Amino acid sequence: METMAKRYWLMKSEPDVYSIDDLECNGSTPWEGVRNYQARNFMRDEMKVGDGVLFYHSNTKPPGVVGVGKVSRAGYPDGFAFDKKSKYFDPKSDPEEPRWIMVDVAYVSTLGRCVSLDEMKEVPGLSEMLVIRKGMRLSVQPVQKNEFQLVKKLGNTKA
DNA sequence: GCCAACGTTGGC
DNA sequence: GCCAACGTTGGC
Repeated sequence: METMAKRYWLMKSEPDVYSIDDLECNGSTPWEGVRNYQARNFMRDEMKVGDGVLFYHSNTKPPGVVGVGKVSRAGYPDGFAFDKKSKYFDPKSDPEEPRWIMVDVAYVSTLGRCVSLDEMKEVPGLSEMLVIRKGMRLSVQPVQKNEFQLVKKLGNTKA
């Protein structure tokens, strides 16, 4: 059986809601609450166990990549969509045919420093990254292997 | 806290 | 199937 090449992703989280420190503390977490179809499709169809994840803090100063994770469980139904008490409850998601999907993400490392959005915009090797595009608000997005490695390297090198 | 850029919803 | 209204995201 042919093994699928490892892929790389960037996943956004508001640190007030769930930070890289929370992930370190928990070891891994279900990535619940994604309610965007494009992001859902990535989690459902393309993310595999072992894929690399850039953990991005949004809605903070400065926004940027702060750590590394990996996919520890491939797509499965987001049960929070069925929980009336959850903020992620979606009455339109039928348990027989779940509308929303999540993956589990495990902690790998915290970068020595935040690689900010501003910095990513300036580094030539990262000019194709989706996250730096104006108006891009997808919370789960693919990144290239070289981008993943470069961000990681920058985050562990002095500014 | 503002608001531009998006995505979704629902009336028609 | 159009599109106005509405809700959300997320940088600033």
